[in-house]
Amino acid sequence: MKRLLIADLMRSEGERNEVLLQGWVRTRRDSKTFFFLEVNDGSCLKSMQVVVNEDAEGYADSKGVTTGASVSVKGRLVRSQGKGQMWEIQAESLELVGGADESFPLQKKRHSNEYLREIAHLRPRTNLFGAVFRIRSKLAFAIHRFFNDRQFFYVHTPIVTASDCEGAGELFRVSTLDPKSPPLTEDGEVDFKEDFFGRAAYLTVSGQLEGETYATALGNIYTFGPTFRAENSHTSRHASEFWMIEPEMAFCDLAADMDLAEDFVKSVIAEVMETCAEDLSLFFNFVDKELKQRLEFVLSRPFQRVTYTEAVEILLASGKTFDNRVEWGVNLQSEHERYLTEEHFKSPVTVYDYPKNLKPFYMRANDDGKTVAAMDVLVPGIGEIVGGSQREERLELLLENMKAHGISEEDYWWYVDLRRYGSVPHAGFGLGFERLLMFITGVGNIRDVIPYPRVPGHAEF
RNA sequence: UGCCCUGUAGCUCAGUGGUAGAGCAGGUGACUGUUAAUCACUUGGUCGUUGGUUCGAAUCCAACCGGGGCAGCCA
Repeated sequence: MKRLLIADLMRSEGERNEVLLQGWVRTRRDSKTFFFLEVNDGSCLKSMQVVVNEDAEGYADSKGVTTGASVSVKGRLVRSQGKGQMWEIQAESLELVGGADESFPLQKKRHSNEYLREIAHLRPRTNLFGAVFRIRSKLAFAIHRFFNDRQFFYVHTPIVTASDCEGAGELFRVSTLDPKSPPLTEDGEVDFKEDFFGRAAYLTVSGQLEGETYATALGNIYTFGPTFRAENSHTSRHASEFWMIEPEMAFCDLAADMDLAEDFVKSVIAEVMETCAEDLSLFFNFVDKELKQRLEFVLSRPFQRVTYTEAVEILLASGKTFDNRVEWGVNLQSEHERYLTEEHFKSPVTVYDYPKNLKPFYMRANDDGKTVAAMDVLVPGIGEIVGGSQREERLELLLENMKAHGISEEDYWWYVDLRRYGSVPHAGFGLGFERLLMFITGVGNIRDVIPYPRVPGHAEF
């Protein structure tokens, strides 16, 4: 008999015999001569009610069938006599596969997310985390579909890298040197020439620079993989290991880049709303009452687009007093971003043309001499979700910028080469996968949308 | 890295200077097509740790260790 999934059984059109259900017991309700089991197999939010009568095989030894145990049930799928579910399984036989004693930590009640983080290996067995991680999977798939449909190629940029994509944050070093007695140079410094890769190596903070090399060959590409930042950040929106999506397009300017970012965000949200309707309903009902409305609103309206200069003017004209002073030439702070998305526009906002001095060396200089062709997409509740730019494709200007930022030309010779041979205008952006998932689910902490989150001081499991 | 909050039963929390509590979970029993089942009974605690103040500390103070939030850095 082949195992059937609850997701499929729930869509049955009629009763059926010879059903094999295998999963984990969520709860058990006993009567004198029979009992009910709520069995979840992870295939969907819903659990299947199983009715075990005293004549079912295995009824006598069913004492160990308790919350958390795994079971294998053979029986018939029948219309339920009770309210609350259309289908249930009338067990013909029940087998305890793996028991769970009274120390099983998940109870038939709500647990705090903080507690569940301590048992991250068991939390996917809860409704909330099961839903988060099914949606995470569907969202990843939607992202690949989005790019594939538009003829972007998926490029696997390296995880171990020697370049640091200046401006993207602190790096984790990758080394096999003995920390107790590393080889030293004549100056007494650690000699990384002796290290595994013959040079200093790090975990990537961005695949962008390598992505540009493939965009200027294959046309439109994207990367989608893990990135690592050794920043000592303690917020609900930062993790040391997270996944990032980075499209890069040749023959593309900032306007088209912003169009793509908006199209991307809307398309994948729309797909998830369609394919994960049941799981999303849990977030709509129990996590954030305004979530549904917010997502529908995002889909139905164009993102607001303002230049950095206009954004500053809006903030100055708001009459609000901010903790951080608003002034042209300084970064927009969280409170400013929040005002723009949550109060002024009440929708996602794309801010572009940022002051040159705030941004890294690779962004393209605008003609005004003061700004660069950079853009950020800000969303209510989360802040920055996308950061992108048109890249500087003019050799002289790029070299000038590198000098100004103290970046050595020798280290980036290959990156500069793109401007020497067949240089083209090109643009791209980076989007935090987890932040998008937070926005879609309304989950407020990045540690609850990554299976095993890594943040400063924590790498359990 | 800075600022703030917090730590009491397996979980969620009350107790704010005078002999440790509730709900849920767990256990036992009853009962019923139940569904966060219900009803009765019941087990369960070095009050994060160490030190201090006090006749007396879960309660006040300090340090340390956990957990959380906000800000900066960014995605």
